[in-house]
Amino acid sequence: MRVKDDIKNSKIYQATISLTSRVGLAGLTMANIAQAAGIATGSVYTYYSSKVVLINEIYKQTLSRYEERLYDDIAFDDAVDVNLRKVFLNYMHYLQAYREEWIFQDQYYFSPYAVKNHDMQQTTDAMFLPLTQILEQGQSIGLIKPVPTNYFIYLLHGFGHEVSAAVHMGLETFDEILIENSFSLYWSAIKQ
Amino acid sequence: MRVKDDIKNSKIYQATISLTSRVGLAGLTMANIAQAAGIATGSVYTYYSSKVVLINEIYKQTLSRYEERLYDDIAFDDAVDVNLRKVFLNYMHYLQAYREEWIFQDQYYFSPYAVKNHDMQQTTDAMFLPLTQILEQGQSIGLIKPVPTNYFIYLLHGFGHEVSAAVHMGLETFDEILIENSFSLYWSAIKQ
Amino acid sequence: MRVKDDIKNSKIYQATISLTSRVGLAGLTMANIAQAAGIATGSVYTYYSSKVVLINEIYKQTLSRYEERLYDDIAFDDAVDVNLRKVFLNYMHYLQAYREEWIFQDQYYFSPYAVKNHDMQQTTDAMFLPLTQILEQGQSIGLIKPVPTNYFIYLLHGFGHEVSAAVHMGLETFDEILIENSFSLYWSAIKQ
Amino acid sequence: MRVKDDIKNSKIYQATISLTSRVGLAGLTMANIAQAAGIATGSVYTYYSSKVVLINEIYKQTLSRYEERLYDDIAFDDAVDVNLRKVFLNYMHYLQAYREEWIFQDQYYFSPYAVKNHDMQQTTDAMFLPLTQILEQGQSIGLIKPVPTNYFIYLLHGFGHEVSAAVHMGLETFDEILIENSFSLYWSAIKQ
DNA sequence: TATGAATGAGGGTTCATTCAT
DNA sequence: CATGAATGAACCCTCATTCAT
Repeated sequence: MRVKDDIKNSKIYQATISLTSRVGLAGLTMANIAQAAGIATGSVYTYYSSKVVLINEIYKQTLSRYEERLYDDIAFDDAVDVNLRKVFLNYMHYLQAYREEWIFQDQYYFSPYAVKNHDMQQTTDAMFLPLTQILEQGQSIGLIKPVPTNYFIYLLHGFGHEVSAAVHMGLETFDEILIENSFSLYWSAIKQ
Repeated sequence: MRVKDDIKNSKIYQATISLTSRVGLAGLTMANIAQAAGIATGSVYTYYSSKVVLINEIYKQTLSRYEERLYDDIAFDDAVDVNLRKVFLNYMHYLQAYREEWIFQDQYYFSPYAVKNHDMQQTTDAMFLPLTQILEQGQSIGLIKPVPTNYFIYLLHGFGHEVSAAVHMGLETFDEILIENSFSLYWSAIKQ
Repeated sequence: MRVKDDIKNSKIYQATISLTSRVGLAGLTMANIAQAAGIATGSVYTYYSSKVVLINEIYKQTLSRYEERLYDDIAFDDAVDVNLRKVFLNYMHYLQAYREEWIFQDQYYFSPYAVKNHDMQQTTDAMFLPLTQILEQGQSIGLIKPVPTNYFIYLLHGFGHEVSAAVHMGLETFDEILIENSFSLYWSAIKQ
Repeated sequence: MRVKDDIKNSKIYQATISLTSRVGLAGLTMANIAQAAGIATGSVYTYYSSKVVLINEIYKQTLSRYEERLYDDIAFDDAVDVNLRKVFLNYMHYLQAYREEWIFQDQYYFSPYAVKNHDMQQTTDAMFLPLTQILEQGQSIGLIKPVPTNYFIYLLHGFGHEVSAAVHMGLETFDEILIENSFSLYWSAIKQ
């Protein structure tokens, strides 16, 4: 039973994320989700007790996947520039592969479903702690500009999203060159 | 006879933008809008024939205000670095003052209301043409890196949004220092 | 002022009748009526205090016109068969010229606006009294079948409506032949 | 799972017909229908996707029942006068038993819901084809007047409705005598 | 008096949720 | 446990009526 359940749960997740990326939370209905997941409307309630719960659970799941990806293959005793490049690449790849997740998060953030509590903020902070540590390490050896590390995170985030959006709008092609050009600009911005 | 009222129209605009920034398009109802605008539900239909029309009209209005602001006080025969700084500052100020507009646009983009046609893309392209020209001018005099100007626009956009978001989350204070630090990083990224 | 008022009143009457014949009472709105009458919505209320009053007033007006027409040019001391033919012709011409009135009456009768009181029934009875007298006169001289005169009225009514409807549907042409054929059948039915 | 219910469908049909006969299409609401059918408002939409669809579907259903009844128990190789009497009786009984259906049809015809297309006309034509054939057969053997058969149909229709209306208004009693008197007049009209 | 914008109750419809099968 | 019909609150929208101009 467990395996079967997990498969359905996963289908609901995918259906929700995918639908939201196409029609926003404003166009999301339980019937839609069920249909896209290939199950009956009522069955969704076996997995999530309500729409609010469903959306919040799925939001949390997206956060988990996010963190997992961001620090993939990072060895914290590697050189700062190596790690930064890796995090940047990880982020770009995450945005490319999980764009729907990002759209979902974005839609969620300003929706009536969002639980605007401190937990969430703390989760986000925690998520960027490793990156902050890498950046501070870079500052301590004079490799990176001595401005608050937050700026570098804003830059990473914002730039990444925009490039990713451009790719998904068909304005750019997601390839080696794109990533190298992007990282090159990023590095120009933060390096001492 | 009572005359159709620009003030009421403006209140509907404000109410829509403001509500969307708080509860997203998913939480937006005609009754909400009317109440926030201080008029009767039915009166909204004197100004906009349906919810779809209302949302699309208001979306267009936000685009107009956006463009207007972006090139405020720009003299195109000024020096490239002067103009770039001005555009950057304009953008930061726009995001600060019109954050709700930006949230509305963001919510709109992935909603069932979005008209995904070429007109919209063309409008956006046209909006960035002046900035592109400034950047190309900078490249022609060897002041700016010879990479496609799109990258610089992604950087401006993304960075701006993230900094602005941080301000509105209370993580940063919107002041001279913030803007100078931000522009400084931006300039490091794009300058030759 | 009186003349002007009467003109507007008449326009409201025509608009109401005409609209009802096209879209039924279910499709009738005060705004429609006003527009078709070439006046402002609010102005209708100068002449009729509410929609219910308007519809009932206009219903009564249709009844008056009806009676007026039915006995047009009848001399009650003429021969029975002459008078019957005249009433028949009058009725056919009334239905032809005032078909919209008839549709209005028909729609009214089963609508929530209908005042189902005895007054109406009495009015209708009174309307047919002269015809009944003609028919009874015919029976007394052995010209007409000795069945209750009601039957002859049902026959006149029903047949007339159907022929008229056929004309308006384009199935028949309203001319001498049609009327003669029709009356001929009617006369076959009632004559001794 | 609960299964779509023919009984509920039938209740919706009855509720719609019955309500329309009392308050017209102008007084018909989906909430009314649901209440009269003993189900929830939303449930009506499980069976009919909109009010327009509901009204049109039910209109078609009334036509089917109509035809079915009109030729009940007719053997087309019986004598013309026998068949004519039967059709007449069938029609009178139909009008008596299904008066609400007739009112519904009447209200429908001039409503904004009516689909005024050729299909409808063709359906009606087809419905009267058998009767026309009986009448023509009667003409060919010199039993019936050589006037276009349409007239006899107008007469049947119109007379029937008026007599039926009189019954329902309490002016006549629906019994053997009424029917015999009526048919007798009808036969006088059409016989050679 | 004439106008048509303003009002808000009420209608058509959707959809989260429940529940019989 | 899965299904999808049933429910009814809440949505979008209409329209009779009012009222400022």
